Amino acid sequence: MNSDDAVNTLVSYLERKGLKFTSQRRTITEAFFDPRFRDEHPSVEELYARVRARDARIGYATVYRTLKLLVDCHLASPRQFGDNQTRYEPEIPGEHHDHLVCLDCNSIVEFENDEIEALQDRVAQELGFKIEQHRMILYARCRRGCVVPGDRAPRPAPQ
Amino acid sequence: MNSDDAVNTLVSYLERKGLKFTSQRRTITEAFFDPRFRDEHPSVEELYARVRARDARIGYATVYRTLKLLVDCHLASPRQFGDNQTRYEPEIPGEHHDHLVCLDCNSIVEFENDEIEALQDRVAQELGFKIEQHRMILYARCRRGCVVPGDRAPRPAPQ
DNA sequence: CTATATGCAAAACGTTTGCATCCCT
DNA sequence: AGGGATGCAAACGTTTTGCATATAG
Repeated sequence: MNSDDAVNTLVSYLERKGLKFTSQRRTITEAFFDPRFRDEHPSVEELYARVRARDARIGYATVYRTLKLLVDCHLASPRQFGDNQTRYEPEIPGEHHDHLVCLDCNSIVEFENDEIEALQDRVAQELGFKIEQHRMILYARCRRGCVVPGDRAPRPAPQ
Repeated sequence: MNSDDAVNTLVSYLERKGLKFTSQRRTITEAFFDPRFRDEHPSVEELYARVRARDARIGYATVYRTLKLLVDCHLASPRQFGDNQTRYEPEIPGEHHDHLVCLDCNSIVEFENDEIEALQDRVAQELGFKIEQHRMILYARCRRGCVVPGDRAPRPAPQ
């Protein structure tokens, strides 16, 4: 999803709710969907740094408040990858994937597997439940060197 | 795992590390493995309440510090179920399971599924990784009434 | 115009830490 | 006796909130 589409989605959500579209909300949304950072899962701090590079007058609280709006209109999802930071994932409405976190370089690979999802449904059904959603994170190491060679530091074992 | 076994595990860990076994550490460990709360995943606050019922002189910080020891000797694991609270799970060394969280009554059902785990390994392998561990949480609702009828309140959608 | 949004600083929240004192070993 | 453990309160990092001001609709 590019940032124009994201801004449009936000605008129509705001209209529907009787809320206002401001330059700050535009800037923050564009920073969040910046193609230069595609496939990243920024923390609030990281996003704030991007935002400040575009407009240094925007406050931290506004980033928090706007991120909450983005979550409400399904443009963002909060994630806990076990490094004691809430990270936000840019969403493409209708798509779903899970995550593999490299314990060596901290990179995050997204994947999808229908067989696993079918089994999840079956397990839940056998327990008498119907799944609404799920979270699956695989913590792993790459076989030889990292697939996504990281400039990032290795991370402690999760949780 | 009963609380005596847990205390023994802690004692030998402490000896190995040259640390001391105290009445507080015993009390907290026994409260954590209290059979009356089997299958629960207490937050620090909830565990602290159990501890206070046994010995009102024990401080909050000691519960945190002891919980860290229990994690170090694999008697406890921190978990994030999406309700903005770190919860701790009593562990049986060598066992593994995943969790299903009921969105209606907030109860947590544990399950294990080897087929899913095999698929997880395969997915990771195809991406060039080798799994060290994983986390999977299913968020679901029971078909008709809750399997574990809860005295607990419903919870907001996770994350 | 009016309701909502902003920026700032203060408050809130869960967790950790410094320190004087206590107590296992 | 001495190093580790405790309880308290203060510090901490993250997130939320109150309020005066600014601004979209």
